[in-house]
Amino acid sequence: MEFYMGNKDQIHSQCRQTSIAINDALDLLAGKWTPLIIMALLVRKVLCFTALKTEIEGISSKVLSSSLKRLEQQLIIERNASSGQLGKIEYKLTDHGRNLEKLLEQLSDVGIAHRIMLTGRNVQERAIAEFENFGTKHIL
Amino acid sequence: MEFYMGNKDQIHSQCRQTSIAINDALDLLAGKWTPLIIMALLVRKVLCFTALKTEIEGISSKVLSSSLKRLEQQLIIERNASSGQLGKIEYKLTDHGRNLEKLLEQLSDVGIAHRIMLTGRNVQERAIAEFENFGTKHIL
DNA sequence: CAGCATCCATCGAGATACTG
DNA sequence: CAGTATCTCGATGGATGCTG
Repeated sequence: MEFYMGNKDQIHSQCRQTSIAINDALDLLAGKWTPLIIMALLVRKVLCFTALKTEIEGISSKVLSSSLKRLEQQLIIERNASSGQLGKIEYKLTDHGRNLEKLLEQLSDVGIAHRIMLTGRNVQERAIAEFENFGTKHIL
Repeated sequence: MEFYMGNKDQIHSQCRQTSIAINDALDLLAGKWTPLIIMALLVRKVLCFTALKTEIEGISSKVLSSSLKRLEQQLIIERNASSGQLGKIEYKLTDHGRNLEKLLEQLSDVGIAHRIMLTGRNVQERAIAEFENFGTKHIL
């Protein structure tokens, strides 16, 4: 990796661009429900507001609404009035948004590897235990 | 990708494990300064507290301290009393921590791609503009 | 040197209720 | 249906000062 660009300056000067880029990327996935929203749209392709809210159990209208607004600004999703019913808004990923799939995959891989390393247990049993817990850090 | 595991259930049931894993991974990088700390240790290999604080301009003792504690718990870094001076603590990445390099690279790639797409401008000039701005969302 | 203690400001998110 | 409006709460991070 070429984080390293010299020897005299501080890290955040050397790696300025890398650092900014990383924060940009993390920003795309910021928000507790964002990865799940993206995953939902990766799987279902097109969903409208209520459908999304139903898919993603636990999310509030407010949070869903603002998350979608955010993702739209970032050009990750598209918002379109349904050609069918009036007053229905359809959401789907843009091409750019679909590019996040690889990133989500790698994040998933890292997360799995990390959990195995930390616990020794495998993910399946651990995930379920976690799910029963709820309410701590890892809500989903 | 095999997010998809059926058709009847909600996304967060279907993708439960994936979703948890992604949140685990994002958790590793959580905290405003965490990626930078990891990058600093990727580049410098071994650093003690004050050296880190100097490298990462702007971070406070409190935040650095708690970030390091967190990373240590997650087995991303190791904390060792310096063999040289007394009272000096050395920090370095574990093997596991070093594995995050690939993830950081991909995040960086995604961030760069995203910024190019959003702005049309290239990252270099944009990064600098951002840096001069400060204080908004993308601090570094 | 390597932190910890305190206080404070901000912000994301949950709960609840309401609307064009 | 697709949101908006409030209010509250907890976690994060900044500022400052102190210590073994």
